[in-house]
Amino acid sequence: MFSKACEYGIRATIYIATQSLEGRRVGLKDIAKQINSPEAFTAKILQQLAKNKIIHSVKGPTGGFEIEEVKMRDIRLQQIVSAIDGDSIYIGCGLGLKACSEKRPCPVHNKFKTIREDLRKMLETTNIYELTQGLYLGFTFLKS
Amino acid sequence: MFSKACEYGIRATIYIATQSLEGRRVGLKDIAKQINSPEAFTAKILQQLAKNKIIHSVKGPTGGFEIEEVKMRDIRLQQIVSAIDGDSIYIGCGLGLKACSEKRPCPVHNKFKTIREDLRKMLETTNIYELTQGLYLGFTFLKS
DNA sequence: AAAATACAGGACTTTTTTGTCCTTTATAAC
DNA sequence: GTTATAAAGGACAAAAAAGTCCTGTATTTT
Repeated sequence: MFSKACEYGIRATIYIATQSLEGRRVGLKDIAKQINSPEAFTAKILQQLAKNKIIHSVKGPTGGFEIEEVKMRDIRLQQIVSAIDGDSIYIGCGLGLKACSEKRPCPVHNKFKTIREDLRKMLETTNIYELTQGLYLGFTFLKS
Repeated sequence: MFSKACEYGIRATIYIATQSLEGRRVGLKDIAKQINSPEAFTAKILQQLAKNKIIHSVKGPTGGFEIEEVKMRDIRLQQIVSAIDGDSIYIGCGLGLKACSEKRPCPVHNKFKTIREDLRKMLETTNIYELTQGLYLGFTFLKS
């Protein structure tokens, strides 16, 4: 569904958010360890997320990554996915046809329509804050 | 969503089915032209589909690919997707976690649940025959 | 100011996916 | 039986995705 980069990106963002809620800024090493991702590759993805203003990065000693609590409620899954994978997952044609549209649909267009639409809505309405809550309460997990 | 190979595979299968309904067995060249796909690569995919008994291939002059009309109504999109991409799209975790399950869910597990379930159902219930009908009537398209 | 820390960024490697080409094998037509 | 045709299959090439490594830069601490 999503690329590996995007999966790591979502996992990292959620982890950073949970830690920011506790007042902790977190470093790359900690993040990679906590979400079970390759460190150097994760660094690239965090860079991308920082450029897209999804997370905030601070250089130097005591530096690391963080997300303001106010922003957590505004940042949607869609923004992360869009920044890393683009929007073809919830916008593009199921059979990869560029010319596929409502007026000129591919054979599976209508079959995929509601699914893609539901996916788009979910990604656009889910914010990072709500995803931290289950983790905080120990109901959900980011590892393995 | 799907790999390029899978997209071509679905498109090819639908095209072959429409032609089989007209009593025409179709060759690789024709298929690749009609679905706008790279010929040699398409050959590999057709080979895979034939091995998986999704399409039937005939060698030699007047040979080509075909699907029995009876089988068209039994073959589901799921079988094509499964044969080419595996079932991780509608089975696996949205964040790529192997250990993600109902008892130990990832933070997006429940958000993705109905979407993945709807996708699975759609793929399992959609047969090839019904996908040929729009094409036959000129309501749907496989090209570009 | 110097040293240490931690992210940014560029160059590079590996693996997977996508795609090609050429030889072999089966079969239909003559 | 010979020839022509079309799929099967193996080896290879290109491109994209995944992942690493090293140097530079900002910032904090001493």
